[in-house]
Amino acid sequence: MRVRFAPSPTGQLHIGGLRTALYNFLLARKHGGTFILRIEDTDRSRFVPDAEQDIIDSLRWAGMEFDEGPGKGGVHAPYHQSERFDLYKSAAEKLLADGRAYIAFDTPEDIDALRERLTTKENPAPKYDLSTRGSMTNSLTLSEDEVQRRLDAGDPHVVRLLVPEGETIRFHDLIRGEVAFDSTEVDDQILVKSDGMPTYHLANVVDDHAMEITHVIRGEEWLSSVPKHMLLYEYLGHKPPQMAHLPLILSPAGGKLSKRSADTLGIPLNVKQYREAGYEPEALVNFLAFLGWNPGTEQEVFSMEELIEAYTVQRTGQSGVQLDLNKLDWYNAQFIRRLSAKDIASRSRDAVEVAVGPVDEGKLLAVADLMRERITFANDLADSTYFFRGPDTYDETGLKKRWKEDSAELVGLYADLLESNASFTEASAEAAMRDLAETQGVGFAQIIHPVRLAVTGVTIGAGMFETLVVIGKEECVRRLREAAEALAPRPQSAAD
RNA sequence: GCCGCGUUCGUCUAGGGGUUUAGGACGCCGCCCUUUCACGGCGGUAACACGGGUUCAAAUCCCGUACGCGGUACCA
Repeated sequence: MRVRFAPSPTGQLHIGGLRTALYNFLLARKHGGTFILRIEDTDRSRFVPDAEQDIIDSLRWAGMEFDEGPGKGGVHAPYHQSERFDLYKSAAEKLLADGRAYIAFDTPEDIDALRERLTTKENPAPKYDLSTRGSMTNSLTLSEDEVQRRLDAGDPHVVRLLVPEGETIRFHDLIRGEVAFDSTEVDDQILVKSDGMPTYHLANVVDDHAMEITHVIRGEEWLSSVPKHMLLYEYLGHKPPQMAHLPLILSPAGGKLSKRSADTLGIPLNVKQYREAGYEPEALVNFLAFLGWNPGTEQEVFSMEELIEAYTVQRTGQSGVQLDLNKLDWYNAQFIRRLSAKDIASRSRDAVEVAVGPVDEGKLLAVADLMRERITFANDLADSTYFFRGPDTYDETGLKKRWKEDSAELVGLYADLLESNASFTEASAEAAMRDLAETQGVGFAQIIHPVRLAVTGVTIGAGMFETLVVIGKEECVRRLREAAEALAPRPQSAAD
């Protein structure tokens, strides 16, 4: 089994592309096959220099190492279509020689004119096909001499596929079953552009055969092109690979997921954006795998190894799927919990240091351990700045609700108790507070909430005593006293 | 317009003639746990697009309609 991911380097890899790559990768790994990366750079006008590196980086980040491709080589190198020109040229020559393709001299303006002439309400998109080719300037309508003369003169020209009339083209799609098209509906696809480069259709068919691709898994946007490809396989004398056309990823609003719609909705589109937003690659992979596929069991969280084990093309859905970032976030939280404190620390360090400056590794590790189950992103650790420095302000709503007349005094007393607490463990810190509640004759809650506010500035967080221990005794005592001072009730007259 | 592909809770989906009072997950709501917020546990909300047919029986098969998506480029 040999499969390929064949993106065009026209921009950053988007998540739809990553999902296509993933399904190819899973299938290859599951069957001990080969996963190939092929760069389809035949459109020079849309070429983006950094795109290829972004594709490679994104695949690597996601944990999908390819077996053959740019920078890696392989038995069918090179893997850039721009370097495989001769292959397409000889394929086009064979097609021409066999009468399966023809040369057309029509300029883009000629074709525009054709469209303009024929466009009606009933036919808004006229085609260059068997109904119109006879009225155009091509080797079907020109004499042999005239064609040769123009060729010798260097007239710009393209090569078009000579699509037969009235043939039913059938093929089996692994996801959709039997699909049939009438060849009359197919246009005379340009195979070689006037700059000499092949179009996707020719290059793709030639390369899939040359690289011995056995399974083509790609987006549904290609389904309508399959008849052209089947014709090319037949005319070139090649056996077509197995086909599987994936449902498209739709925007959360239901429409198509375009750059524009993504911007409007404020959702990331490119893999790089997800990466920068702090998503874990394992989470994105798991999420993407389930966007249009499911294992048929109730297991939701899968490692790459488990996905490889469970994946089958047949269990892929057939209808478009909407992106649900809520679920992605949930997956991310799932993977964060499975990470070691060390991994969380290393993934959050930059964000934390941006927020509070240089932090001690041991401290960060302790914070990661304590907060693991309450965060969605590793970077969320940066929100709890109180682990690393005292609060600048105290949460107002919390103060209103929890800070009473006697709070400053109780917090001060608790500071004294902690200061003389030699061991300062979670247990001793808690015991001290319970003793204080008893000797002062107040409820436990009357102390713990003000203490939390005094030490962290907020009302939410991990267990109080675990938090105190992570922050450290001296610092806790200092913050408690500072809060007791700042928030002490003052006589009305002395105020202001 | 034409061609192709689709259509089960808001979303991702299971289910492919009787096993279904249509199952799971995310989200949302409630309860429990609890010093708070989470986590976790328990419970709840919520779907077979519509119309015909086939059949003893249809979410499941067939036809039609509606709607959505894709294609209809010298882009991929």
